[in-house]
Amino acid sequence: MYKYKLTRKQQDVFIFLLSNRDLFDHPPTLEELCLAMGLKSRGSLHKHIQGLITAGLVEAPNRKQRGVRLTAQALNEQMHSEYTNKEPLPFVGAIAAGKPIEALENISYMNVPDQLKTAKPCFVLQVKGDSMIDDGIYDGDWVVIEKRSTARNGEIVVALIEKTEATLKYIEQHPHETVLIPANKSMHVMRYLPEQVEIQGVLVGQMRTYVN
Amino acid sequence: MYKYKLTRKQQDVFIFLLSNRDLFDHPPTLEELCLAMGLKSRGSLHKHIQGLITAGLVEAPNRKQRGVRLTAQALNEQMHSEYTNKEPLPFVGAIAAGKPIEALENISYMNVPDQLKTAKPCFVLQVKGDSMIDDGIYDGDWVVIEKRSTARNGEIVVALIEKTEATLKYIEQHPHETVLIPANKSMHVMRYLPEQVEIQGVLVGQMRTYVN
DNA sequence: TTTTCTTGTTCTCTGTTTGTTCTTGCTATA
DNA sequence: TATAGCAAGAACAAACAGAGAACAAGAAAA
Repeated sequence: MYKYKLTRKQQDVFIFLLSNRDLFDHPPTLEELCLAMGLKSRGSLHKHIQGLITAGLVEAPNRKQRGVRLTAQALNEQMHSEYTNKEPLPFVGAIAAGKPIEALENISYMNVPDQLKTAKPCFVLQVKGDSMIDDGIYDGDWVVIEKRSTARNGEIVVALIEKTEATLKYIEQHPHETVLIPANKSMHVMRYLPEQVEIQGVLVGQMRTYVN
Repeated sequence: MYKYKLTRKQQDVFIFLLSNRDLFDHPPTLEELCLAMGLKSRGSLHKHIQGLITAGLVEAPNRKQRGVRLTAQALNEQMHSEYTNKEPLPFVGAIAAGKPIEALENISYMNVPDQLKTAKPCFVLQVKGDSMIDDGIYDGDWVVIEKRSTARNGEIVVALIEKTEATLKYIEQHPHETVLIPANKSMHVMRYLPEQVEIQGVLVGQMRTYVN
């Protein structure tokens, strides 16, 4: 947190923005921020925001965008500093092996960077096959999966089909149908009854090595 | 730690700064440090801080009122001593920004799994642009780069062109020509004289987050 | 449309904080 | 004795922080 040469007040504002991000439904205006931080002058706050902009932590409002919004970089740092979760994730094996994932043995562990995981329990799989190749997920890549049993439409999930085959696909859930969509032009969309598909987790990260 | 000729008191101050880093929510001012260390004069402390600055352990606050900050180097050595095994890699910023990579500041660190790095020094960059999209390296991905100045033909390198623009491409080196090849059908191969292209490192890993 | 309001921006003014420099004096060690 | 390290305090210029006024460009309302 000390790596930016921010003023003390600039740091205060920045931390306030980070920690009270969900307090506002829209990016807060200077006025709202003043109120929330106990300032009386927009002009004063404006100077601090300018400092954050030059530090690359706040997006510059180019006359159109209203409100103070944090940069992607700033949010990235947030994850980095907030979660010093240094515990390695379990590497549970390969996917698309025609087996439920839990059945695998010899679990090893992988030291996954915070940026690629979430606060909830995660695990690592190695991808077999090309079902997501058009999305830049290749055979042999590792994927970080957040363990959960539900997903929103459009998310990439690890789905267990008929309790036998595990696969990595986009999911679309409708009342009477669950559709699994590969990211591969040469592969077909697969349609199932909802009870045939069990969600084991949602994709949150991907890794690849170029060594060897 | 012993390669700098610090006086006894300078060491005290340095160790205090390292171990009580979480004690302050801002970088401490001289006044605050005096209070925390039981001194009564800023002037006295100032001399010790000056010693730490010339030793490269504290950032020079040239007249700015932004508190006493340890340098990245100091923090880095701290990490070295704590975790001799898994040291995080420096995240030095984004590539394809039209700047040599060394010029970037605000270095943070990323906890990269061993599988994505080599035994030699590595660093992390964030990819900007689509020059490697056909190889599954997308805009916003992180790449792990092994720091070296030579490469074999066919490797993916971080190349600095004309000392101004850094880019991620396949490289082919011939006696009188160096060719940089993007993995993007809509982009062109670029041909240079060997002396125009400087290799900064070789791709050894890639990571992507699907969170947000 | 026209009018009013909101929001970001710039400016001046004021007071406080902070890094820096100097001087003085004390203590320990070679 | 000479030298270096350390502490204390005074004094100063620059940086910082806040308030408020005024203005312009969009947004919202009439």
